[in-house]
Amino acid sequence: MPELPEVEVTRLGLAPIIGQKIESVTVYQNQLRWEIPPHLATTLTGQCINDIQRRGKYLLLQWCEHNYLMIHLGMSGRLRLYSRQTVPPLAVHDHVEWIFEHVVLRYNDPRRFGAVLLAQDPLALHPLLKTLGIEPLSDPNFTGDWFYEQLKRHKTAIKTLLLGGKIVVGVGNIYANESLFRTRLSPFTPANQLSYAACTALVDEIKVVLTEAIAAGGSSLKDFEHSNGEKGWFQQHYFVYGREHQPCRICQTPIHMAVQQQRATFFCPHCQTDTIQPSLFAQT
DNA sequence: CCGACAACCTGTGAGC
DNA sequence: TGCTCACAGGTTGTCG
Repeated sequence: MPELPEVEVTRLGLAPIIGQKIESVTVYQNQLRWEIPPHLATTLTGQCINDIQRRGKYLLLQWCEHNYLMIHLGMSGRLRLYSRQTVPPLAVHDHVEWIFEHVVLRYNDPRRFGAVLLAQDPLALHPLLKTLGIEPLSDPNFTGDWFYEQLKRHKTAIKTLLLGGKIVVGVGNIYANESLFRTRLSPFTPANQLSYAACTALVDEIKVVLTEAIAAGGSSLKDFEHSNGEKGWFQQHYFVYGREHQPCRICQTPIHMAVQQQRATFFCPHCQTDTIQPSLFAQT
């Protein structure tokens, strides 16, 4: 379920547990990306969740001062919240369950690429967090100026760099494809060849795409539907993602698909070239 | 340090 | 109907 918007929507949805005491914790499957700490249940039982933060795609549930329950959804993880009066039977791939005073929280993850760990302050020094790039929506330093300076040091294709998360976090495969299309940038352009103008435009589009997706409820899920059964933002607003062979919504040219770093890249060969929008690229 | 690649694991859909 | 294969939202670790 995992690009930044989905994680942020999950974070917002967990608000009901803030202030509630954890009555019990059960781990049904401890083999996730990393083994769940054996003392997770005894450590958390009786504690109260004070706050829920997000760093990149990591959720940080603060209990006690300076202590956190760190959750990553990986490729297929989900957190579901139930009223204690209406808890359904345990489902396949429900790996962890937290029973609060009034609600029950379950972590479900078919592919088990996610993680449930414990962390302490200072979070910035945590091994999994210290290498993360800048926050695209909340860090005021994420500007065209800053981005341009960062990209100068890398000759990797811009799409690969976006996905890497070392420069900017939260931009997964879907939103990397979409933000590059909206900026009319080829995903294959070496990062250090992006002009200042292109960097500024890309920063703006990343912010817009992520913000729109959060507002739409974080719908980059194949199975996402609104409660009324209508298809979500996923199907209706994607310009390129998953649209190989279908006409570009701007110029009708069939969308192409290629593979970069073992990930599918979708692009319009007409709109996303440096010959169409030369002003967006550096002279060299 | 940078960049390319394999790996982790299960479900789903396409093709035969 | 049932089998096999390719592919899927992410990130780390290893190697050159």
